[in-house]
Amino acid sequence: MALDIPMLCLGLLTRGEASGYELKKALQDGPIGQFMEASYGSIYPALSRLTHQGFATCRESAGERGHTKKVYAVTAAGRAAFAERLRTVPAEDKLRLEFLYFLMFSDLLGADHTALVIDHKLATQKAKLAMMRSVASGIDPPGERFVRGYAEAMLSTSIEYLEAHRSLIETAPNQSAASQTVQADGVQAGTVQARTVQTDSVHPDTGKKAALA
Amino acid sequence: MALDIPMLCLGLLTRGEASGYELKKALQDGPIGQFMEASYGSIYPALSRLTHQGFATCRESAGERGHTKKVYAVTAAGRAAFAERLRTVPAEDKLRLEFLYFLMFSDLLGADHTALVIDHKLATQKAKLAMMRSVASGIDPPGERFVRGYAEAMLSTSIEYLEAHRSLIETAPNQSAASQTVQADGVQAGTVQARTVQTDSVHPDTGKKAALA
DNA sequence: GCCATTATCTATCGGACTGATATAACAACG
DNA sequence: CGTTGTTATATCAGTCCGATAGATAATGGC
Repeated sequence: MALDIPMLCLGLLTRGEASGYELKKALQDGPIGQFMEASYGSIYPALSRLTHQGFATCRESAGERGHTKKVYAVTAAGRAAFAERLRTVPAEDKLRLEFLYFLMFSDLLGADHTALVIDHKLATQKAKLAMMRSVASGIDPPGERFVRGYAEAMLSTSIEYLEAHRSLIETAPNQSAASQTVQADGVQAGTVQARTVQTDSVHPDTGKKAALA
Repeated sequence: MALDIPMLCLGLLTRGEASGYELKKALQDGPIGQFMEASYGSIYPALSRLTHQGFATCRESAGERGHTKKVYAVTAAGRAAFAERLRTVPAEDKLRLEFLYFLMFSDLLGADHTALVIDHKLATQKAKLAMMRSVASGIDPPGERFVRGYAEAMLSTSIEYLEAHRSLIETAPNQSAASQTVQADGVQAGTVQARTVQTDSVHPDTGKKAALA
């Protein structure tokens, strides 16, 4: 794997020491979480592995609420290892946008539920956008400013698109999803049978595999 | 899980019968693959599970090259189960954009490698955009047209942003990444120590947890 | 004053999923 | 006539997620 969870943590530690809990919170609530994630179940083992490898050191410290926490800091070897990994080509984007898959089937969803799905997506994306803007500061490195700008551009485009085109899949007149489904099986049984999932229609034009990435 | 691989396959089968290999190819090369993925290691078990559950039927057929393939088709129960799942709220977007993480550390990357990373990203995204446009057809359902439009808007924005702002992280004058790294550890040891990964700076302003999503 | 909720903090584990690999048959290329 | 590429199914080690557990203490409601 090009950049696994240990390396992700190592990079974050480069910006300053932190505990496992703090790393998770930074990913969950901060801008980086918009495009990188990790669970406790991988962060804690990663930190202990990094320590055993000599890429990080661990120090006990008093937590904010009378609790002891383990604060990790990157070592010289850790910085070198991270820089080494950065010298490779990043892996392909990996995304899983369930709401888009849902909207693909807007005809099965019904106008009501389609609207609900879009409303929900708009609400969370507007919240994310607000968060992104609230943490803006003039003092952070150019790389972070660039990345934040990218994320804001993507969020803005998403919101604009959803608001501008939602009517295309909400206005369609349709019966309840349930009755339509039952009926559909009978009707389509003969009609759709001939059609296959379009694997073929992809590469005749572009030449095989041109699309991949 | 809201929409696991079996349900993903079931939805695809709704559009027409297919073999495991064809489903994989459709995801790999087609527009849906832009936001949903699945490996052979999950597709084949999924199809056999769906069949045992009565959500799909399996039929042997002559493959294009004298090979026998197993063609799966959705049943009435399968359609109902899929429609049922669609009636829930889709899970949050899950994305892993390694190239953004790399660019966050453009100061460690060096201008050359930063440029290489951006060039690579631009090339694959332009290829994807071209693919998206090549498969456009007037006859597909509104949901699919909507989703394709969304994907095109996002890709266009990404390409435009990268081209418009890449100079911000490519022009910075810097020594080789290696020498900077070694040096950095010595220099920053005392300076950065005080600073923590910004978990705190997130919610003082917005109120806690406003950002999540 | 008391109890439910929430936040901080570390840790583990079942199960899902990926990525790589094995196998096999045939086409096309040079 | 070997090598590479495509079609096709299948398995498996290892990674990672999501849920859960357990402990402490501040907050807030009533």
